[in-house]
Amino acid sequence: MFPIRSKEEVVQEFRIQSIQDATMRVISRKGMAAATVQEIADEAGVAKGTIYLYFRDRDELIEKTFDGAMTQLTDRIDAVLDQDLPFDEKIRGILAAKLAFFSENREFFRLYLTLRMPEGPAPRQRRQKQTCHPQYRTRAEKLASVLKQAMERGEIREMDPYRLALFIIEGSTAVILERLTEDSSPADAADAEFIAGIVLDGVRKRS
Amino acid sequence: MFPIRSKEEVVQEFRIQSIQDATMRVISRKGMAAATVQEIADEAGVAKGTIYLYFRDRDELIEKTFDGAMTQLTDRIDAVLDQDLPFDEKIRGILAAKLAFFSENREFFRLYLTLRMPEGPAPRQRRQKQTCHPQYRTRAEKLASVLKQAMERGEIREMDPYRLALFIIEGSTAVILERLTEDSSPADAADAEFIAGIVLDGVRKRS
DNA sequence: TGTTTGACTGACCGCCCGTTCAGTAGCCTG
DNA sequence: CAGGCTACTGAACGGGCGGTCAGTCAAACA
Repeated sequence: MFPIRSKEEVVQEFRIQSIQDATMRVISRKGMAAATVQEIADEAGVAKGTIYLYFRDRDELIEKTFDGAMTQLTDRIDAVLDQDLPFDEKIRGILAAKLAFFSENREFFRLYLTLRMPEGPAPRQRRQKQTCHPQYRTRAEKLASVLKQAMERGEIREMDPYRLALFIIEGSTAVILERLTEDSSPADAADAEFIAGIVLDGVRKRS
Repeated sequence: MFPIRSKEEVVQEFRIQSIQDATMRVISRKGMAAATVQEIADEAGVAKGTIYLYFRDRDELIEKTFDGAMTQLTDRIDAVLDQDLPFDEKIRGILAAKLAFFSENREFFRLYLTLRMPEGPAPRQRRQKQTCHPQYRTRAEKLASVLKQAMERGEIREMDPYRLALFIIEGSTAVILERLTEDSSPADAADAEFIAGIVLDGVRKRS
């Protein structure tokens, strides 16, 4: 079979990937605001100008980098949702997928913390949306719909599913943050079970 | 009784308060990064230079503003913790206090979202702490200790109390964010009950 | 081997924003 | 009312960073 991509395209894709990887490393180290284009270029081993051959400006670089990683996360979670599992297992699966993803992509976590929410890259644009990043919101809505179905089936109590989804997502993000900053042991199934336990059964002692 | 503060001190305190209030309003409107000293000065109705009579630099202005509001929040929560209440009521009380506080101090919420966490104002300083803001951490630890006591008394299941505390705090923050951005109705006891319900009893149907 | 091409470079530009400080105006004091 | 003192002002400064573009050079080509 013919190679689908020409040599040039492969090289180009490699460049783009290196630059995006460098972007994540620098942001992970310095934080979003302190990450300069110069330092990203150095980290990627290219000149500053090169970055502007592949990205319109700093904003586009960061947005594309973020979207790329977010899509991977979304795909993994969707893979769980597409399976035909009982409600409990879906929740466990989603949590496990998220934990595993951030465990493997620590560099991305900082960027995720900064961009999922309103505050975000507002400075440059006119009017920022009051809402969060599209992919974040979509994810919350998907989780909300799983919760809603469970409510309709009578498996869980009736309550606002979207708020419950946000509660679960942000609560688990906090646990991941703690996990990632405290030590280097990978977040494993035990953490997913910890969070699932709180949500599914609460903390009250079974009597 | 003599006035404890001289007239000058009162005037000075008033200035400081106006500037800090303006700071919160501007950050609430534009976000941390886009909030310039000039705009804060305009909002407060003083010249840019005046701000530097009361604060060393922009960092100190923001830090003092943040700390002031954080202390109020901390005090309210401590007031709940100091009461001799059953575990359930303490949790409910803490959540209600937090909800009420942010409902009354919407302007502060953006600042809170930005500064409680690592990312924070790192750019300027050499090595930022890997941990969160001191008052945030203290609050998490206090909640953790309440949870720990409840575990020791056998009221709730055994698990890592600090992580559970973080889960509750961030989960509830997410719900508050949703509440504050979606409409203008004040977050009331129903929201506190919503969150308390998830934590205390989980979402599973009682059977 | 001479020529062309375009990916890559990095010095430079201009803007923005935090910070400064000489100047001003209002107020107390004698 | 003169003189000085202090709180306040805002134009100007300087540093930093995103973005540009004239120049370089290695590879492809003839």
